[in-house]
Amino acid sequence: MSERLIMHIDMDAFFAAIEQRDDPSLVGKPVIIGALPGKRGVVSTCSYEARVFGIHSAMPISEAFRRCPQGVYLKPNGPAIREASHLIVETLRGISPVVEPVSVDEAYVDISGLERLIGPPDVIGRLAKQRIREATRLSSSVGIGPNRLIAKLASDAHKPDGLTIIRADQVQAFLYPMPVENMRGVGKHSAESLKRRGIHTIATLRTWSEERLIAVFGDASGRMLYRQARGIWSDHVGEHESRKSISKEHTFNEDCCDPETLRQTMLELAADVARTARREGLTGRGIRLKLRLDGFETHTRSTTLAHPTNLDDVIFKEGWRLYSTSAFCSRPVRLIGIGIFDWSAPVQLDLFDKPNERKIRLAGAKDDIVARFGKSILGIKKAK
DNA sequence: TCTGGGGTCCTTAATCTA
DNA sequence: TCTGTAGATTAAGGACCC
Repeated sequence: MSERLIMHIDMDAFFAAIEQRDDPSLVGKPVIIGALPGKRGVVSTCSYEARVFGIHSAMPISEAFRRCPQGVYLKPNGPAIREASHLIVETLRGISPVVEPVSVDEAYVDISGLERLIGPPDVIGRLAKQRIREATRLSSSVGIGPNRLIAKLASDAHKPDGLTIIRADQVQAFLYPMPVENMRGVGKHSAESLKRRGIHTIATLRTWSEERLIAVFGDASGRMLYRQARGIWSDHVGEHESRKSISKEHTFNEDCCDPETLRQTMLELAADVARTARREGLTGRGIRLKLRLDGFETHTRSTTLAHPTNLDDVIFKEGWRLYSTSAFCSRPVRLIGIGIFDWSAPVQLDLFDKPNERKIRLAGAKDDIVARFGKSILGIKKAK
């Protein structure tokens, strides 16, 4: 079998680059996309001119403004972003039929076997970059490797406008000097935990056995670290998995103590969740409330309904019940959010009126069924 | 410095059930 | 019918990603 080749495309400073493209007066200026100064929020992305000031994504907007008051601060331009994103995916589909968008500005493409049709990986990579530039007037960074992990790290290696190709026999040399925080699933918390144990680079991580990593970091994380240190990762590119939840949340500009404002906000959020769910033809049994209080203290409360729903008032009522029966309902609220999840059908139950003789099978909550059939049944068992 | 919004996945503990 | 137990399910919290 021929070598697997996965290409990862990552757009350069995507939201900011769109603004600079559409308004030439912004070219060469620090452009910061995210919340507006004076409001609560963070930087979503920023132009390379803004990065000179030490600004980066996820930085509080107040801090960004302190560092660069002369910057141009804008909210993301949703329609322009979606349009460019669509063009990028269509362009990539013109190169390979196997394209997996992972976000608005990133995609994986399986280019295995295209070498005979198009040329070696560097020719394929340059072609992708060139066609994306022609379609969108935007620059991208491309990485090509034997699997998704290596392709993604390769696209990160030379930004902006980079093209990096890592062949299977170059993977070790590519990975070894990297800091542990470059790995998937290793954020601030895990990186600190690894460093406390003397693991700063992937080369050191590689010296740990799988058993030892599992013992320290748990089953899933331990296995993942072990595999990543060896450059082992999925090379499957396919359709994006269907979504598992729908949620909406709102952060108040000042912590909210007014129950009526909270109620009204939750009503609007619930309506928004319900609208999205109906549009996508989804109904959920799980309702989850999210609260963020003063001091950034975050709590969730969830419940399972007897029947799946996508109705505004059902979502709101359950959300409000979770809130008003929680221990937090008298505290100032920074953020409130509500969501639905669990698209599974109600549990199937068998009803018996004689021992071992099934009378009827139906779907629903056990309590509802007992209430409906009462004493006329002998027992209920979960359907096999 | 003071931290959005919309998601996914993992871990742990409590509870339910076969 | 009672009881102990293993496995499944539910709920909550947290890390992480884009």
